[in-house]
Order: sequence, then structure tokens, then C-alpha cells
Amino acid sequence: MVKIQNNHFSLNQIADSGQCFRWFKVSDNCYDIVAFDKVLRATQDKNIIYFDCSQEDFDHIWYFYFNLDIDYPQPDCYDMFLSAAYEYGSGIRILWQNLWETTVSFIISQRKSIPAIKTSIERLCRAYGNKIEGTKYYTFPKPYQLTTFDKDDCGLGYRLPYIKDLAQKVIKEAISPELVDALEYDEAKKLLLSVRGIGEKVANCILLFGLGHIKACPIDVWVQRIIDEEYNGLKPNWMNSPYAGYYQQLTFFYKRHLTK
DNA sequence: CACCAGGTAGGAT
DNA sequence: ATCCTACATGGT
Repeated sequence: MVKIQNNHFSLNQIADSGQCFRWFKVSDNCYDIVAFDKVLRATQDKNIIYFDCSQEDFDHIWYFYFNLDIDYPQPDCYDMFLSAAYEYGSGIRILWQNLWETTVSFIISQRKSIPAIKTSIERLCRAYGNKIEGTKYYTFPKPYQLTTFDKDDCGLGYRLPYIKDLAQKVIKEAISPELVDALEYDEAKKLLLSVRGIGEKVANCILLFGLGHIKACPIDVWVQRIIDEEYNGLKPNWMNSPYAGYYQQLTFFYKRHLTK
């Protein structure tokens, strides 16, 4: 068991922030987090978080998954909407997730609601991933496990060929996560946009959640709504800051809450 | 039953 | 470059 203290960390807020699709609520303030072929049970009591894993796994995997080496800056107070979002969702963190899983997940995400995304991904994992020993969960399928599937038993619809093409491309051209990881922001984005099924928004999600580029700022229907309704149709300055992705996530979370 | 969902490709202006 | 539309399926 590993225990940390952090005033800017909320399991509930992160779970509901639309960046991770395989967090399973166990009880209040307790989740099973399925990632990197493992299951991490995390429990929170105020600003103390307990992780049911070895210190080695925490130091090598989960510390970076939660981006714990990053302190997010408090936004400037002149931006009322951003400040309100920060006050509301100060426990939000940007997760640094597995690149392949993030890529496939956000290709699936297009024109789907978050519950529908979760359902599709779970069906994909059950059908093509491996059972994680000693648990009821399944791994996210590797590229080679997605090269040959033809029948849409996961509700992917028109996205299925996108996934299959990408899996084959990754195998054939030996594109490894490490390879993409080594690219600078602009090159990585160019490579992502060359994939069928990845456009501007999904590319930015992958840069932000799968490659650790906190300046990437995905603009989806909600963020566009924020621009239109909160900023008179003009992009706010924070969208160009080095922490744009973090601020985007704060406001995305806040705006969705406001309209519920 | 409608309507919308963390959009994109491909084609027409 | 910018606008337009078809797109499969599921959740509410």
C-alpha cells in the first residue's frame, strides 16, 4: 500500500472528467483503475490517497500516470469563468495514459457520448484483450490483437476500419509508442493527423492524455460551447498558454456540470 | 420516438 | 482555405 498526500487530487473528479474510460467505481471515493495491463485500487480520504500497489509500481508507473511531478498553476483571477472552473474542479489532474490505448479510445470517442464510449471500449477489451489474473477485468487489446477483427461486436460502427487500419499500420511500419513518444509536439501531431480517423480534436486529446503535452487543447462540442457562450465566440487567452490542456479540462468539467 | 454524443473524411465551393 | 454532409450506434 502506498499513501500520498495531495491537495489537488480528487478521484471522483478525475473519474468524471472524460479523459479515462476504464475507471470502475467500487464504492464512494474508491475506484479500480485498469491501465497498463494492471488493476490499481485507489481510495481517497480527504487529501490522502491510498494506492493498493507496490512502491516499485507506484514509482515507475502510477506516479507518472497521475503526472505527480507537475504542479498546476492557479489561473489568473481576471478570467472569471476559468477561476470558477478552477475552484470547482481543483482536484482534476491530467492523466498520462498509455499511448496506444489513448489513441484507440479517442478514435472511438468521436460522435459518442461518454457512457457509450465506455461501453464500446469495455466490449473491445472483453472480446480482444486478455483476462487480468486474479481480477474480473481485461487488458486493453494490443495492436496485434486488433489487426484481424471484422465483425463489429463492439458497437464501433464506421470507426471499426479506422482502428483496424491503424493496428495494421502500427504492426507493418513498426510504429512503437516509444518512437512516437520521442517526437516533438509538431511532428507527433503531424503523424497523428496522417492517420485515417484522427482529426484535429482527437489528435489533441492524444497529445494531451497519451503524450503528456499539457499545451494541447482539444476543442470538442463542449469547449466550443464554452467559447461561444462564455467568451462571446472568441478564444480566451488561456487556450494558448503552456497549460492550455489543463485549463481546457477544468472548464470542460465545469461547463458539463453547469448544464446538467 | 426523437435527438444528440469529447468529429472526421471526402467532396464541393 | 472554408463550408457541407454522410456517417453507425447507443444513451437519455
